[in-house]
Amino acid sequence: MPRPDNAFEKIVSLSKRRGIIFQSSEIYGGLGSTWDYGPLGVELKNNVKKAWWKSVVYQRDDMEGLDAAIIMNRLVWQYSGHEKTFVDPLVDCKKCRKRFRADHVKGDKCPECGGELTEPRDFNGMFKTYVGPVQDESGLAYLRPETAQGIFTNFLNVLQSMRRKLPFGIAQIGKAFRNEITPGNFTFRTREFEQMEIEYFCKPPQYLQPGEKTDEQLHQEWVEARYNWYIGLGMNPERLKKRPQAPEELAHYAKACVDLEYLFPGSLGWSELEGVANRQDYDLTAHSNNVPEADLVRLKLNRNEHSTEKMEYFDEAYVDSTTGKKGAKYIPCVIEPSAGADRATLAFLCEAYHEEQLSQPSDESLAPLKEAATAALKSIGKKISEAQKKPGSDGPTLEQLQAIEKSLQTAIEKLPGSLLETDAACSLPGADRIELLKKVRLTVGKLCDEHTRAVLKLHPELAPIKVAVLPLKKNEPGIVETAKKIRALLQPALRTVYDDTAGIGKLYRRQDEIGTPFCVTVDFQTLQDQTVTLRDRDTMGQERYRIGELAGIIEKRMVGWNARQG
RNA sequence: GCGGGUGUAGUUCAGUGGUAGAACGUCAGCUUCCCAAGCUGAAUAUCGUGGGUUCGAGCCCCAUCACCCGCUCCA
Repeated sequence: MPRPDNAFEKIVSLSKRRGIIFQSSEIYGGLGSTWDYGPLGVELKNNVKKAWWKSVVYQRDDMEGLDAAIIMNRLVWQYSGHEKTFVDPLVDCKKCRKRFRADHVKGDKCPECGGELTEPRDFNGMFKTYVGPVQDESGLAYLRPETAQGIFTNFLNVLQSMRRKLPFGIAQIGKAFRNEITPGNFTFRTREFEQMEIEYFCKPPQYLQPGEKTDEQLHQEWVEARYNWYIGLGMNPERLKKRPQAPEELAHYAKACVDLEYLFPGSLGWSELEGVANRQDYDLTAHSNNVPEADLVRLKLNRNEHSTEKMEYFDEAYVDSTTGKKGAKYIPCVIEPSAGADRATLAFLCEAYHEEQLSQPSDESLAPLKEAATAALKSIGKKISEAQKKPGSDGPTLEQLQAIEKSLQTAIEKLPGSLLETDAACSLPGADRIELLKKVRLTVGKLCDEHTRAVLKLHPELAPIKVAVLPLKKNEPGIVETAKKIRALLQPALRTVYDDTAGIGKLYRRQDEIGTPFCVTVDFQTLQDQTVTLRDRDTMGQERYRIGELAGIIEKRMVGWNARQG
């Protein structure tokens, strides 16, 4: 039972219970679609961001980092196009589905087809604020709706200060803010979110020299690199796909875009984690002065009246194939791999969530469960025949009833090894409206407490805590003292905790639930020969090592993690 | 934005107008040499919030907020 159907709910409550994610402003009733990362959540998300930065900045020689301001000159958003499409109230025609600015429409009929219009509403509005003490139009500013523009506006700064040649890229992690219409699905869509964005600058096709990669090749390489990043951190390839956008989905300036989608549990299903877009020279041109008319027309841009710069690159290597003339000046093209840090964190959390049955209940403790299940199945059978006679009446649909009946029946037959399947059958859609099933759920829930574990099989690089040092007995001073020493010994290199507030079994379960990959247990033998056991989270297997070699062994296992998953 | 559902302890849930409960979790002590054992004790809820009906409201009514599901919309 790697991932139950109701995994999403379970992850939400686990997150709360274990300090991963809390609802924001909870004591005041919360605020729609805003969430806080708790002590373990911040470690997890930081690890996701660190892994990304390492992969796209440190492990390549063609990338630089950046951290631009959230509040920027308003003109940035005017020329990026966001002010026009993000801020003004818009109305939609219900008939021809065209969209207009509310202040451009006279009356309440569609100017094109005369159809009925919706009420004016803010689409994806940017958050407004005022810079300076006086709240008037002159101080109006926006919280950035994307981090990308901070990269574009710094293109020349980075180019010059870091002495870069095309192709190269700039990476940035930071908060962005959007007044979405329909937030929801836990941390998947929120008004305040964190992006991990790259703008990768490359030569327009007409300036390529023999042997150089085209924008299309580079785009493809980025899609692969980003896909492999997720897989390398433990994502199942069956739940991650590359989805090229259809031509009609693309923004008018985009040449291509491939979404990386993850199969979330529950109703969220296949949803976007990241988009890798080929944006051509649109963005840098938009922020440039003195752009030739032909380019403005080609990109459907207005002339930039405010920028002091032209976002140009001088290409020394260029040789004109007909004239032999060397050198060229042009505005580079852009490949944009744009990922969500919160979405990635949520996806890794979903991917990691597992439930396992570790032991089997006795026949007598199963008896009440079987009894309750028999009664429930009888009741479901009755409801099914009622639903067949009288379709469309209240309660679960016929399909839901049949699905529940089938799952419950097969689960019961496979007992005692199928506690989790039985539990899952009781949480299928519609199940909460079958009275007798509640008793089954209660009974099986109790058995699950005793015989199953929840475990986050996070990649060790992402795990909030890498090692837990546990004393086998807490009332043996020698053991406790040694365990505390080991924690201090490992902590400098690996996030390590000490815990002695329960029996060893419960201590292991706690660490399983938060995804700690390694547990070091100090026992009586330790006092004799300075060896401890090292427990593996996923296999629950244990091996004995000398204290001095622990750090090296754990390091080696972390590095070898990917091979082992293979 | 529209429709439906839910909101009671940290979590999952019971409680159909008359003294707020259970299980798990948490904490303290005892016990225990390896996978949620046991024993003893403890803390934890102005029943999402605000108003109303009533002698009396967790329960009925209204409003509001949040979350979930389904549409709609969106990068």
